[in-house]
Amino acid sequence: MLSAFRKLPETKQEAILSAAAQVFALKGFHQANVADICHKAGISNGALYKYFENKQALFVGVFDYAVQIMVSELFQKNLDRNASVYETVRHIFEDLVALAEKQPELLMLYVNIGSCSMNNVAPPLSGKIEGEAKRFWLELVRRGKANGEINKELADAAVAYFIDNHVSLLAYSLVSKHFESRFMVYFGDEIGAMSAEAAIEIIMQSIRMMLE
Amino acid sequence: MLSAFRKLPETKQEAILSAAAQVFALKGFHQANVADICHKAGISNGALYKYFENKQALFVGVFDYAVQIMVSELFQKNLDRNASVYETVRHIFEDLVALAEKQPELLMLYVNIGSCSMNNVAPPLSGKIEGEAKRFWLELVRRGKANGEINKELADAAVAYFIDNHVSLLAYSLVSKHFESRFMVYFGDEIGAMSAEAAIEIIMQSIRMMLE
Amino acid sequence: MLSAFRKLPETKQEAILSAAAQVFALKGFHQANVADICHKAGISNGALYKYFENKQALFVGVFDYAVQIMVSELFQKNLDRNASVYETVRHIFEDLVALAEKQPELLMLYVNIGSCSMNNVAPPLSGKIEGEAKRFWLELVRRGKANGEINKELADAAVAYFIDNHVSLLAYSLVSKHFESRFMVYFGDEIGAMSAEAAIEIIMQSIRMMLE
Amino acid sequence: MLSAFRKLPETKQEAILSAAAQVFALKGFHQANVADICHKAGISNGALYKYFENKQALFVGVFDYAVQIMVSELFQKNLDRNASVYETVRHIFEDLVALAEKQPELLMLYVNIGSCSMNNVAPPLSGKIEGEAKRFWLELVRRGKANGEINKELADAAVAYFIDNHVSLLAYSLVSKHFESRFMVYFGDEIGAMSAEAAIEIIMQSIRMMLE
DNA sequence: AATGAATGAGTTTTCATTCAT
DNA sequence: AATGAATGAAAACTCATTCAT
Repeated sequence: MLSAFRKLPETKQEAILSAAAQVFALKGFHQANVADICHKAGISNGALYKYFENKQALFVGVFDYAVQIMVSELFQKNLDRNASVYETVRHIFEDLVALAEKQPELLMLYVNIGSCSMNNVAPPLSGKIEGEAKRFWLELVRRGKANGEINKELADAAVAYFIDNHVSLLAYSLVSKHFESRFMVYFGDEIGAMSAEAAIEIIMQSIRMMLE
Repeated sequence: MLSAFRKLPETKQEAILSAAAQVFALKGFHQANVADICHKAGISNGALYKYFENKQALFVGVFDYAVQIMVSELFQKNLDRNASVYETVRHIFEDLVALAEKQPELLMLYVNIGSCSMNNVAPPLSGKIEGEAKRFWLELVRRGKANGEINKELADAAVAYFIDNHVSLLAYSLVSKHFESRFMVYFGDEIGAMSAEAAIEIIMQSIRMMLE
Repeated sequence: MLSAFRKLPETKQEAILSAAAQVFALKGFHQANVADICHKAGISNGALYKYFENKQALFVGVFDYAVQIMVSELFQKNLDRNASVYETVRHIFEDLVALAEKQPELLMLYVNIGSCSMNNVAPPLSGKIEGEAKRFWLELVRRGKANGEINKELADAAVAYFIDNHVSLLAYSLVSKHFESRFMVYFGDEIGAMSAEAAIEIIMQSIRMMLE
Repeated sequence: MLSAFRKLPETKQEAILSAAAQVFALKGFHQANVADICHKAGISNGALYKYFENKQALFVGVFDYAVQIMVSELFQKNLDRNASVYETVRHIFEDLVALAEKQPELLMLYVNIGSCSMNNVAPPLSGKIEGEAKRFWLELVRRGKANGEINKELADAAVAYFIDNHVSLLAYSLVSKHFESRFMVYFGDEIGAMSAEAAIEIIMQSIRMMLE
């Protein structure tokens, strides 16, 4: 079943996953329309069902695709840098902003699984990305403690979780209207419209305070 | 239209809103079944459409109801206390946990509007609760600065936003499986299952560090 | 579910069951089109699913309806007659022919469950009608033995089964083209077209020979 | 078109016809899945349509194949025997039982065309096998009358039809669940489960009574 | 000759909403 | 005011058949 999909030319795989990601991101799983996705992807309805058993399997495939890109664009890209913890985190924030501009649908998929209406499907999906994130943060925390950037008395997992929370928060802020309008409630007076740079600055401040 | 609803006996209004809250919370807006809600509420399908113009209007009504209870149970209840900032925040956390046990559907509704699939309806709903929250936190921050509990150099809005983030985070952790499983990725080894107390402790720690 | 159906005015129940019987009879279960049935019955697609859980449940309902009419038109109608066995059987044959003219779809439904493609649903359906038939035939056989019409050495069940076979055979001959053309292979030369009367005569002969 | 099929190696022809016979028998014409058949036969979907114009043509081909085997295994095999009518019939019954064990799908195909949902395709198919059967029975009846085994006053065609009915009945009983459960309604008390031997005995009895 | 990926019309089933009673 | 039966459009999924390779 999935093997049929893997045999397709990369560009077609891309087209399908990207189309599906956009529709799922925008409409959510249930409201997403399979025919819509097929049309956007330029394939027939029947073809899709040769590649994925059903809508749910397609969703899982799309989520895997999103996770893979997110991990690559956020973590792997920032893995080897000899940068300080703050610099690394800031780079990731910047990459996140770039990703939110280029492929917001990927972040939206991630945000959507936080909804309680996804409670029955979320856990395995969550695991896929959070496992990768944790590994990255823990390594960074170790480096930060070695550098003296991070207070050695703080528990590693707690710091990793704390950073992850802030990255998540930024991701949510970048693509969820609820988070955007929540941000504006607090900073709308000072800042005309929510800018990613402003959000980053505010979140970086939180982190700096916490870790020193 | 809505006036017809307001004329109903309070218990019936309650029954309808509570039934709808549960179904919307569990299934999400699109997957929620109107007939299901009516059945749970003990009214006829037709009756519902005398009280609310359509499913969407019902959802808004239900969200208002949820906001009202959340504001009352979390903020108004903790308004007059002469307690310290930390104590107040902790009390709110405890009340949040209690609410998550008694009426998890209310928090779930709140969590669900964070999803990007709700982007087109979220902003007015977000405003309703976040406005109340902001007012409360700003007052608390002023008190904290007066007390010397909060560093006076920090911007009020930033601190308020920071606290609100953590309260939201706890709310998400309590009802969203994604957040629960994310929490477990980080603390699953130390803590057998996610306990509200553990979550509170970890979050309180973040706040204390930040504010001093 | 079914109670909703039973609450309908009799004429509407009739319209639905009759429409469904015709379509199922003509096309078979799988090829029968639910929308077709609804259209023929003068109801909406949605309505049907208020009365029957799904296509299969509708089929069972229709089969029950067919059995009820068949039992009533063939057996109950010929129950009290003080007639001889032969006369009774002949009457049943004649009623069968009349039924095949008025509502051939009922006999067709019965014939269709004999197909191996119905093997997984047939047994419970078979039981419904064959149980009634057996009871009737056994009573008739007892009467026949008392009358001296039936050889007392023959086993009751065997005779009942034998008669039932011939009634079934006539039913099949009246509505199945395979059975009709099979009949014509044997008697096409003598008889221009298959006539019910001719079929009855030939089958009656078999029975008479057997029983004496 | 069909010539392409005939040019295939015998084993491949066999594989295709046998696979198709099994699927058509089990599922019925409409529910049978062409891709399934191809897979079972070890050929590609496209290949099938080189050999047969469409599903219907394949079905006809398969039915011919089934008829050919049935005629050979039941009639030709019992043609030259110098046996009595009863013995011949009994042998045919036994061969039928053997066939039902080795290739039940062939009998099932035969049984399935009795269904009214096959009314539009049945007649030409019926003719193919019933013509052969008639010829065989008429010859047997002539022999039986010459032997004195069969009452000379009985019409040849009627006797032939009568015997054919019973052979059909046995075939139906062996592969159709409806007929099996119908048999059990009558004899379930005496006989634990339906055995082919018991069925033969009961049917033979009918025939003997009839013909003497 | 053979493949098997692709098509797209067709099917069952659901459900927000209406309206006669 | 309240009911709940009825609607019918929409949506996921299937499959016989075709055709480029």
